Amino acid sequence: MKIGDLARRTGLSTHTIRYYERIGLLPYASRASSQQREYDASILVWIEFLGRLKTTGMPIRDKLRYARLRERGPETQEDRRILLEEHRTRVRTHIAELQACLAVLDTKIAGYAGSDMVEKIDDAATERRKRAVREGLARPLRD
Amino acid sequence: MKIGDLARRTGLSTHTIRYYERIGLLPYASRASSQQREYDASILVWIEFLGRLKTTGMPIRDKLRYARLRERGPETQEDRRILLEEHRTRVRTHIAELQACLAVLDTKIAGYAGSDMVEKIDDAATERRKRAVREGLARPLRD
DNA sequence: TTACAAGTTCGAGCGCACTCTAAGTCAAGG
DNA sequence: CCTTGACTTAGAGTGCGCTCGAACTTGTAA
Repeated sequence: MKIGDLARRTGLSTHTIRYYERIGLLPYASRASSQQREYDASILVWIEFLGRLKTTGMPIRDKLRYARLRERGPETQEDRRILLEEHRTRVRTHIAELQACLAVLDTKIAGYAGSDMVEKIDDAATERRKRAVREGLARPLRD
Repeated sequence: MKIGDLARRTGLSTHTIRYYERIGLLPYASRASSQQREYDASILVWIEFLGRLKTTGMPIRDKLRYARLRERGPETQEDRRILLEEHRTRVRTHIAELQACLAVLDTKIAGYAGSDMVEKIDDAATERRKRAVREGLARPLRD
């Protein structure tokens, strides 16, 4: 498989694939004939997993740590497990936060539906700013 | 309340507060005496809400759209509701993705605990890269 | 009243994760 | 052979969301 095929299959751009190789997230691909990278299907599994880590917000720095451990082979299993468990904890925490925010969002939206107090509270500050604009203290908002 | 107090109460830096005002996320604060910004407690509600939007991944561009509607007062309620509902949908989708990834993570971690096939699949590509490094085709990973 | 902490503006700089450009090489179909 | 499109490298550029620095003014407690 050449880089273009891999790009099509993974949804990454060829630029991104080369970038990932450069920084060490992807293993150095064998250059089959001439200079061109040749991939076998096993890389898809790793890229998919990288995608999961990305979706869950792991920074490249940490993915790199994981990738380096993976490079070093089976004796790093324990370290990798720990890394993943720490990440899992952060993801769980983040999901909980999101759910809390979602609840607030629901309340807010419900407030808009029934047009109640929420509006009045919200617009108090707005009125102060409008006054400032009238008085030339504030510029109208740009774009 | 002065900017430093507000910073302490919200966890934002004074730099960030001024930045938010500059781009229009925060209303232009009245300069009580001289040049210095004076805030009243109502701003805390807005900043907290901005924090929720941030936590849920809303880009500044969209927070700005919301803020501009808010500026324009009560007649924009409907637009604001729509904006928030769209955002809510995206957040829900994102939570679902995270949960799916979490399941994969769990499987992976379980695999490390029991050291099974997972390892062997994972390390196949690693071996290819090691070979490349030995042959001087790839640099060892930096940092 | 003097010291110094906290405020001001403007603009530059930073970290992240790509994304793109330029200038060139290579491979496969007609 | 020739064209065309995919590939190569090194390095510069982008967009986001802050973050910081410089140079200066203002507020407050001893």
